[in-house]
Amino acid sequence: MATGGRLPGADDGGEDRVVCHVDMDCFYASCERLRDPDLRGEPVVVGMGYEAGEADGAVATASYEARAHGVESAQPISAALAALPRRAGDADGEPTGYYRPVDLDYYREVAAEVKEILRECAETVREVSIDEAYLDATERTAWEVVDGRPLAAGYARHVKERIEREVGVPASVGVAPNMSAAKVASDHDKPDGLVVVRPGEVREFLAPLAVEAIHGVGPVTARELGEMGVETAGDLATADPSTLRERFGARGPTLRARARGEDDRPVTPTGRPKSLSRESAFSEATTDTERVRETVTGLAADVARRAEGEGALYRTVGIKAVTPPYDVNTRERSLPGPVADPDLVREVALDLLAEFEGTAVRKVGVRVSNLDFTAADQAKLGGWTEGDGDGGGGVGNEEADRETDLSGQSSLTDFGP
DNA sequence: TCTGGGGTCCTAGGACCC
DNA sequence: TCTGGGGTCCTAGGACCC
Repeated sequence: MATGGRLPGADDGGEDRVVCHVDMDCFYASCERLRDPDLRGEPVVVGMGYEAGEADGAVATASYEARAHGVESAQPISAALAALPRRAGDADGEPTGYYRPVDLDYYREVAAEVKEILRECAETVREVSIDEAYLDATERTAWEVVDGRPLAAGYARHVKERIEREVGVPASVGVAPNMSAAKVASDHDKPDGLVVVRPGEVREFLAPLAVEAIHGVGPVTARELGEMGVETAGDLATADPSTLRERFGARGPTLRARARGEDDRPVTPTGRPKSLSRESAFSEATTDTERVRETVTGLAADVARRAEGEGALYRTVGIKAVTPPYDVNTRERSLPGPVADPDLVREVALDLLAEFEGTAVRKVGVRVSNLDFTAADQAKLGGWTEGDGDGGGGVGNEEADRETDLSGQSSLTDFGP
């Protein structure tokens, strides 16, 4: 373990890491406020599939002011409007809010500024989503208490304040000796939270919280645990491991460990995606085969274009068809080898879709998986040039090498993430 | 809660191989 | 020939996360 970047006296024996979880508060709404300061302090609703002045779509993010009026994430915009009418001109009388359509490109610009700061603050940064990241700050700070507080607390405050000062959006930050606890800590005092959980205190910090607070416990698991009489993280921490394994498989013991404050997953940098997908819902279920096929055709083209943009080859093409009331059906087909072929994505997707012809569908999706970034990696290393005189055919040649195990073995398999 | 879009990981059965 | 055990891949579904 290198100790070069650590503060004097930071040696804690190498046992306790300092893991920081940074979670941007209602990020999309905060971004909208960043470019339109009139929205500060006001209820803001950001809708996807929503266009200015209309009522279609669903709530992507609502500011805390909007939530106070009953607006919830994933709610239809029509329902949000019923709870909180759109602001029109002078806002006297009933409470009203600002509605904005999602502008992902802009949010990504803001997120890039935040992530730049995070990368300056820690050696290892794992970006979980556009608005969330884990930092391993073990090399930058320590749990040592100075002037009555852990150095790690000052470090976390520094990170949080840099984001607010330099980018202008609020964040909640949690610090703890592992990822799971740091996540719960950042959630604990949102928005604008800063929660520090020291190594010896994780279990008692978690104990009184509802099981849902543990990352990985969703509604289904929470209900099943409830039936077993397990309601708090403290209950889960002492539940019988073999019973948990029987009911929940491998997840059982994992969740129990997290409830006990144990999580030895290292913070690893964000890797390559495992799949790419696009999906689209119809305003109501439809049996119009042509319409569904057109939608899938468009989604297939989008997915193929994104894969190309990421330098990803794919070996599996799949579709999703959601049928009423809300049955999720998936079908997929693997190809002999990785390809980058938009026509093939469309053909396979439409072929898989044929099974649902005549069935009402409310949503469809297209996905590529079994991704292969070898070509992109090689290109970054200067590109391969050996005998690749036939343009796009190079991809196929590489595949042939791998399939037949003739020559590609080391060069094509040793470049894992 | 009557449900948007983009992901991850796990499970389980069957095929196929040795 | 009706019998092992182990491993990997493929597919479909489910739970969860943001």
